[in-house]
Amino acid sequence: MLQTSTQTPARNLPDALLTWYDRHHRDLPWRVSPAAAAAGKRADPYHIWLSEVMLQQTTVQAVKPYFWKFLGLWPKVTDLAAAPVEDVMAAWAGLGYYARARNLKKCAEAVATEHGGAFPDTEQGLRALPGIGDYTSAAVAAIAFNRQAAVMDGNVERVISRLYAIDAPLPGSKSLMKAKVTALTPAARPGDFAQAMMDLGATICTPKRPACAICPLRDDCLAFAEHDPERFPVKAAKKEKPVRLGAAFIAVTPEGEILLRRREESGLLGGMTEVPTTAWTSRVDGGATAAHAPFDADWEPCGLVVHVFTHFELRLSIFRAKTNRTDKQSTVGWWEPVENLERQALPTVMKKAISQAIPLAFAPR
DNA sequence: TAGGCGTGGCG
DNA sequence: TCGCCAAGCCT
Repeated sequence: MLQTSTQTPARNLPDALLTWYDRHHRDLPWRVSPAAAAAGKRADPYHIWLSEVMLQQTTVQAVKPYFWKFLGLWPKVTDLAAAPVEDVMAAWAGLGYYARARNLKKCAEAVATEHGGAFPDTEQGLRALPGIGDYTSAAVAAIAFNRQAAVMDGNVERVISRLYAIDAPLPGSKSLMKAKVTALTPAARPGDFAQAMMDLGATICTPKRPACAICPLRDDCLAFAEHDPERFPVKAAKKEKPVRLGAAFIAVTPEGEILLRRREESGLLGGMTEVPTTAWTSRVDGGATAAHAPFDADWEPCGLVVHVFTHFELRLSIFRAKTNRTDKQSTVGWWEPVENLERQALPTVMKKAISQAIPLAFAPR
């Protein structure tokens, strides 16, 4: 059947999006471009999985250097499986959400020992692995294995909520949105479709001031028709962030070593390295003093460090003392030369605390 | 199911 | 300056 030139070509929404993606996709280190994919190039499941875990609640810009570092240290998933967990934590330091690193290591071990070194190639098989939830299992299945899996992350939620003008607030409306994504996901190129939805959300359908004028889905979008796309997605009201107080103690020997210790395996900053601190409490009497130090020394106050976590704000009073090594102190943790601090699994809040006491601790050498 | 769990960039 | 929030997972 012929169409006259005045008719709009028959074109469904997934096709419109994929056509846009072919032309405007982002080039990312872990990604196979649509042209290369058409020529038969396949994404490496290890690369896709590693990038997806790093990208959980984390920006592309923050992930890129870590992605390269991990591939350099551990080129194959079996290399990562064989690595000491301390090395993995140290390499992850600064990226946040450290349970991801612990689960990354566990997942690599499971792939190596239970799956012969090859990732499961189905959504269900991937979903059973540590640190892989609804999003990541669908993403790896679609992108690395071309499975028709419905991928929904924060970007997709925004695009879908606008396309259909969904008024119900997140996270309650998630199942409704997931059903919409499932209905849209094509049998052909499901991985490109997922990446296209996310690219659209990241570059066009942005939280603020979306670029509707150049959006390939504009004609299908109810939020655009209503002239207020920023109204979506509707989200439940947030709770206020409490403040917690504490003190951190930086002990320095004449040899230039500082006292470090390891945090418990689970919970906040689990398995990461820290300087000795008091408990972080919600008391507001400002009671943090040298009396709470891990041992007696000539502690001098040297300022305050404020660090904002996801669910509370921490105000750490910093104390510093010159001291000599004794056996008693060594039961607290271990003494580490300052020039080795860069190799430790120190979360950002601890780097801030140490820098407050020793301004050049993390200076380039 | 709702809360715990990091960090850095951006408007 | 500061609130928002980014390719979520686990319990």
